[in-house]
Amino acid sequence: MELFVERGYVQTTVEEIAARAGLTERTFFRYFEDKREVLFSGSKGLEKSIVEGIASAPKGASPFDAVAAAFEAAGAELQERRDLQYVRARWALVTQHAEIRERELIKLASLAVAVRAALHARGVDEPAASLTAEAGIAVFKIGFERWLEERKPRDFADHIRAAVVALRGVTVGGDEKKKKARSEKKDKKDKKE
Amino acid sequence: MELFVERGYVQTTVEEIAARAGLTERTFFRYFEDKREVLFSGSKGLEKSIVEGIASAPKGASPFDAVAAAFEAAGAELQERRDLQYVRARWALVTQHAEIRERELIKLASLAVAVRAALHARGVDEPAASLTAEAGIAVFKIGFERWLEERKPRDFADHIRAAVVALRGVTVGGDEKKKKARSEKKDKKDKKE
DNA sequence: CTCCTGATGTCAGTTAGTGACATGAGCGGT
DNA sequence: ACCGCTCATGTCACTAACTGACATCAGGAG
Repeated sequence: MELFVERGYVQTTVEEIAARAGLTERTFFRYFEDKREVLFSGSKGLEKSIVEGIASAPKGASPFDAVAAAFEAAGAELQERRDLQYVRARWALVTQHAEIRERELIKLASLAVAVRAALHARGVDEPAASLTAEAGIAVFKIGFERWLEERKPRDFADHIRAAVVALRGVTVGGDEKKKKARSEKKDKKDKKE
Repeated sequence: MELFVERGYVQTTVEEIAARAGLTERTFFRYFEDKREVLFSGSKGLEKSIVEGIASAPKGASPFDAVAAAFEAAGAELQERRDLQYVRARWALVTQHAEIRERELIKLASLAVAVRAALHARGVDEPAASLTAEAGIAVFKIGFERWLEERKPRDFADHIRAAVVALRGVTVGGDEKKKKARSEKKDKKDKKE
């Protein structure tokens, strides 16, 4: 990350990274599949913590609530463990380089698969499991972005909860009850948070 | 695609692709940003058709309904224009090669951005626009996968509608009304489709 | 002390991707 | 008919990400 900040991602060669770490290029590639992967060392742990969060949600909780709760907890954990400056620097790389954004997206996709499996383990069937997983990821993504957008990011969990509420507002209003449901519901529910 | 099927994606070099097309490697890279991009020539058109679909949805429609309708239409269009065999071969590449899946994901992300913008143009504000876009993409992804899973894929739009219904089922049940809402609603609504 | 194993280094090779410059076909203007 | 311009393509040389094969070397078990 030092090198990426100093000289930019593209300008930094793997050889330089390896040298800075006191290794050879070859050894670097024994630890990381490719150059990008060096930015994703934590993703396995995050996934684990989220899966555990889902597994340990109360029996009565709806699948979606279980996932949302797990994301809240994981967000809080990340908040404690990682330096905000590092998170910001990393996020800048993700937004600026399509190459890295691709990797970020595939990590999220792999997270979605893990979440789906965790839901299957709770007895949720398809296609609800897949859709809950995808919806959960969407909430996480948007919650994360809005959290980082704050000048001095505060509670991650707040943003997750806000995104959950917004998503509920959005999907409400099916084929049958187009007219009624919209105006009243939105006003009342969103205030509470 | 001929070459990819014959010898596999990794084994096929850009030089070979160029030769088969009667070009040099250099010219290939003038038309495609990189090797993967050759598999995504249609994505711009798909995006356009979806954005137009959202713009032309009836005024009264909810944002989510507008997005869902646009995806239905775009799915139908794709169904007509593309050879099923090609779609399957392409999808096999996407699932088998992380490299290509990454690119697929970033195209979907770019689609999400376009959808979000189209919703802004309809007067939808944040975070509803972002969440509707993400939810729409999720529905599209899952609808597409389930459509392709059929031995003889039939109506794409059916799968989109089914995914929409499932997503509505999943996000239902907020903080206030945990107990009631679940069992009755699901049974009645899902039957209709 | 020795053998084995696992981590690291060395080296040579492939391929994706890029920049600089050459060529050549077609086209508009005179 | 000729000129000169432009745009697509080709040629060439170069960088940097990755990979496979083999060498080396340190530390631990016996």
